[in-house]
Amino acid sequence: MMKLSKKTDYAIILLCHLGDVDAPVSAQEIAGNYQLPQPMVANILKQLGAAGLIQSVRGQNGGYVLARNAESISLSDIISVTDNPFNLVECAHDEELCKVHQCCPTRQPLVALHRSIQSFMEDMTLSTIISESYFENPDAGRTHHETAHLS
Amino acid sequence: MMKLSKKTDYAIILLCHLGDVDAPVSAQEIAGNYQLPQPMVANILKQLGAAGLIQSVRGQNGGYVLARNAESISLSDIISVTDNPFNLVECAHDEELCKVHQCCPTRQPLVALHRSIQSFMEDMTLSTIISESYFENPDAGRTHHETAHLS
DNA sequence: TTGAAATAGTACCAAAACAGTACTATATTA
DNA sequence: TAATATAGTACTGTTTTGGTACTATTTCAA
Repeated sequence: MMKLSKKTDYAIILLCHLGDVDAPVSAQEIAGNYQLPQPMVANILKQLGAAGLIQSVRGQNGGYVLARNAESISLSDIISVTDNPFNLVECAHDEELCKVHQCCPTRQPLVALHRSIQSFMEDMTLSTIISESYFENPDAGRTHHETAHLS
Repeated sequence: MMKLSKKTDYAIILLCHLGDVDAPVSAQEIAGNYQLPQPMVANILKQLGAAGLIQSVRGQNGGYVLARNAESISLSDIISVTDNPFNLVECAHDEELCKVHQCCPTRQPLVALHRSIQSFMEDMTLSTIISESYFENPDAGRTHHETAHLS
């Protein structure tokens, strides 16, 4: 429970990479670079493209680039694409869903937790993630990365 | 992803109830009271008992009472029992798991998110939950509740 | 002009997690 | 001693997750 899905995990890695490069990068290139399953990477990139976070360039020498600058892409945006919008509890978004019934004892505090996480994820932008990763891992820039397999 | 499990949802409701009452309450009583599936409730109570959050009284007129006061039971404690300890990312608890590899770009910011959620859940005690639920729902104290079915 | 290398869009599948049930044993009390 | 509890654990069906595969389309370059 409350674990980040691999899809989201991978998506963050992919976007970090795109945020570091200007020319279009292909799915194969990224998959090879981070030792991630190529078909998964391709699918996630398609999804991110469909959602408008990245832009695709088709044809040979094609690939993907960020569709907007890294400051304007939040962790919340990413998770919304790869895992549906964050919803710790169902009634967090739709207050009516709860108001109709007599309210259960758990709603108030759980919605508070939900909002706290939500706002954290909105404040955490891709550019923050990238710069923090540089801080911890100044060895970036090399062509081959190993990833800590999350989730 | 990142949704509270029904088990945790129910556990919070059960504990809120026990926190409001002094005499032992049986699984059947709570299940009927909140319209929750009796076997699930029974299982969750067993688990909470085994974990030491509540104390059981066996035999006729038996049931469960809180094992410690509501101030000392945190949301984090509850989730640890019903969903294993919270772990947004695997490397959050075991730093070695990541240090061994060259660090991936996502670790630092995700661990920050993890810690933020974790500390929120540690500060949120059962007594807070109970008092907040009273605030929103002053009609408590009646014998029958409807719950907003979360998850 | 044609073949290689991309993305686009889906559909599919196996394994794990979740939600819920069931059964046997033991304890307590009226 | 029967009724009503908990204790422990095993089982099952459904959903989600992680990952693959296939067909179509676009683009570039030899």
